[in-house]
Amino acid sequence: MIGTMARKPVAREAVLDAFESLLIEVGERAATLDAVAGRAGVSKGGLLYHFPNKEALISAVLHRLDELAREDLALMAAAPEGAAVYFIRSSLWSDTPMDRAFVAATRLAEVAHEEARRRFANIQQQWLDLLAADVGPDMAKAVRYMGDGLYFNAMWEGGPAGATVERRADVESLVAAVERLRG
Amino acid sequence: MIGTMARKPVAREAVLDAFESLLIEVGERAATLDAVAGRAGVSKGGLLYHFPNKEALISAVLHRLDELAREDLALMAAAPEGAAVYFIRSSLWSDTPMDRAFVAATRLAEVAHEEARRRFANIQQQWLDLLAADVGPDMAKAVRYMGDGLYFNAMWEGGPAGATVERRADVESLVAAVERLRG
DNA sequence: GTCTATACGCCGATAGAC
DNA sequence: GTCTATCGGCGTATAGAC
Repeated sequence: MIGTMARKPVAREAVLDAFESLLIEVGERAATLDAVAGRAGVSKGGLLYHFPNKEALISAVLHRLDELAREDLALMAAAPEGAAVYFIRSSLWSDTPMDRAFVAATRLAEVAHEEARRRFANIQQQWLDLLAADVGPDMAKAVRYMGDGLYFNAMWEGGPAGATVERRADVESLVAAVERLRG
Repeated sequence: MIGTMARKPVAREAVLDAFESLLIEVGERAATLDAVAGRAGVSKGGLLYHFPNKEALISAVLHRLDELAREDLALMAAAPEGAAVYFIRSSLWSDTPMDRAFVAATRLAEVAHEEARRRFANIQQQWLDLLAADVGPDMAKAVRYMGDGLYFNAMWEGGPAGATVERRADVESLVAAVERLRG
């Protein structure tokens, strides 16, 4: 029967997107229920119908991250250029759904949210495993730390818009470094 | 005349240390004036005598960082093992005064505190300059990102106590990678 | 499903006693 | 220099109308 499948309410998705955007742009502290409701175009009461409290909102963001990370890990494992080069290139913040979910979760980890930190460590471990299969366990660490450094630095420049040209050149420097380490 | 030089009040220093510790341990949001006063063993009113508002507290932390960073940059420039190796080794969070000031400032940068981000970018640029003089401008980026990645990851494990043994091994992996990049 | 109104606590900051 | 008392504002959450 057409139309009987559970469609997610639009408002709910809008709220979640708004929360994600605000986490990215202004951090967890300023991503208040008021601000989220305002950006999503609903009232605070409306927001709290879909997400009974702020924790529920956070859980939804982390759940979204898990799904996107699973897809991304599959792509990384199958990348023809190798996991290491794929990883470095994807560490350039390009505003994909995965990037957005990742950075949003980072904001939560920053304020010592335990569950966010757990999910994070989990994903990073899986990255490391794929890198180790590509360049060996020792150099895998070097590659992962390079990617992490790239990512975290980009986050502080106000998003993908900030210093894109310079950072793109940095990525090529890192790819070159990876090639040298591999050889 | 002995005793006429301005000695910093002990309480003031205790408050500043407490603020720094709480920033490191629980992040900016939970480092409230109440929490800081409690940890420092003074009342909120007592705290606000030394620092008229929270911004003053933040400024003091950033000022402390600048002084310690200046000293550290001098050591890095003169390091016999070379700036790159010195940099990687010092990126292991070892709870020095410099490390503490740095991580505390990071917490402020995380919540989009503009002045904190400026100081940060400034210090990182100086690191990069020293690295470039050691290993060339291109590889300097790779080294700096490795150090950054190491640092940021360590920050999420609740401080220098977390996973120290494993991380120490990581540092040696990175140093090995640097040596290969240099050669 | 979405709104308004409101309760309640916590945070930053002021006033003023000691 | 350090304290207590207190205020205004904001953030989360609840109650209940529509």
